[in-house]
Amino acid sequence: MFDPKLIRDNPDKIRNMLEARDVDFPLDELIKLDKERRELIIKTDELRKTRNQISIEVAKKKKSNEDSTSIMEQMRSVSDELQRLEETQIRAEDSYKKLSLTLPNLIHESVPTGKDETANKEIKKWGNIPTFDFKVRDHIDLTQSLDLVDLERAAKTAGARFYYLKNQLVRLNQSLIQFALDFLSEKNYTPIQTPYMINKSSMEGAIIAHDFEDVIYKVEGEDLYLIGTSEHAVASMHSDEIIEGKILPLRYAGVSPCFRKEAGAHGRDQKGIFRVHQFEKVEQFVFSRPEESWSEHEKMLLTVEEFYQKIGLPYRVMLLSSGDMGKVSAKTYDLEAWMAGQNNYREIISCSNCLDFQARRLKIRFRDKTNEQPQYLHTLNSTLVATTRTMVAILENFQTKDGHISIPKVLQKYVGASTI
RNA sequence: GCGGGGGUCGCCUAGCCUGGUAGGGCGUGGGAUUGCUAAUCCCAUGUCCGCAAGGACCCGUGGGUUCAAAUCCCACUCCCCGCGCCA
Repeated sequence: MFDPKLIRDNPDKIRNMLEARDVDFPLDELIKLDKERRELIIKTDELRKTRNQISIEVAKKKKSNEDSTSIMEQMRSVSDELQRLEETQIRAEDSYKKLSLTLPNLIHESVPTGKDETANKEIKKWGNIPTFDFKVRDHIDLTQSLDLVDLERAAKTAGARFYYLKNQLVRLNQSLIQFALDFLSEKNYTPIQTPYMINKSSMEGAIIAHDFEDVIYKVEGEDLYLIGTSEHAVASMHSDEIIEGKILPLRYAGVSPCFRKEAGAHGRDQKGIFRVHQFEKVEQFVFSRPEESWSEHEKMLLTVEEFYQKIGLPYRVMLLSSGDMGKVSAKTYDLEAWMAGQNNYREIISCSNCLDFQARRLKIRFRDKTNEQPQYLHTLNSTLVATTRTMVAILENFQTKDGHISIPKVLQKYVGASTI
């Protein structure tokens, strides 16, 4: 969501963004609605002014026992008219708000313009791609032969894209969470385990409403939605708050399961645990001062890199193009880990600066002095570890000739074993 | 789930019974005055419209009654206390 003034004064800025994102949006209609809405505000305000004035008169006359029937008659007609006008004004306000909530975020100048992922830019690369003197297997194969995942029975009980984790993979999953929490705690992040369901207004604050359908599960008969990531719950956590400036940046390590419909992903990554409806994730979420958000963004990426260097997973960092980026983000880095079984880099991390986009929707502001005008802060989010995908990378890259997995050194103490 | 109490402009609080411009304190900022690590006083301190002057809105949310609602009525919601149920 934007400051209405920005849309009014710089429509070209918005227009350029829409073009870069390749999004169809009735901007002229929004501008028209804004004008209507403001005109109606002026009219109703004036009417309220007269009503307030008359009301004072009535009170005076009543006090001095004067006759007030005629003035009350006047008041009645003003009130009637006001009620009619208010209705149209509220309707205008609603349609403006509804439409403006579907407008995507602005784009940072460093973001490459392009329709899709082909325009993404590789920023850096780390690690050596492992070589094997035996036939490399993919994670599906490995998890079957080592009895680590049961997909067939999950399909029976829940459906496609669900899984039962088994044996040491359960431990590896927990170990990644634990390691990630330890890692972020050392960097003074506040660990936070969120509600797994949040209400509609919170969800709308974090993401754009019509993106719900393909991504978010709704709980039937309740005003509740399963979170797609702890980001949704952490972002809305401070909604309607004015935060003391001195405690910024606020860095949270969100832990939660994530639930995703994955509608529209038919045929892609059909098997295995790479693309699933449910997984655990440790997330970095930062509330920052506007002037610090870009440096925070870089810092978050470096934190992610350090984490994967410790595990020892080769990766590359991609800067997403305008068309490939999420609608609430102004700039996104993806970290793609090498996956030996697929002979390719695959996305495991997404690191975004949302500027004041979510903060405006959720009314999250800050100020340094209590008499200062509060201003919107910036929100940033980045995966640290989404367990299933990182496990796929570990399984495939750390496989051994005898068909087992050697566990990365930093994780061994958590798993309690050196091989699976 | 039942019964009781509560939600007021950053924080605390008055006002609600008996409808008529939401008052005070704290904190913070600015100013005034005064010889002293301070006190006292004044102003400012939510949102929206407006270039401004100014105005409107704001008492958990949404309805209703009324010329007029923080105040009366209804519904919902959240918090606190007690009881019940429960991993």
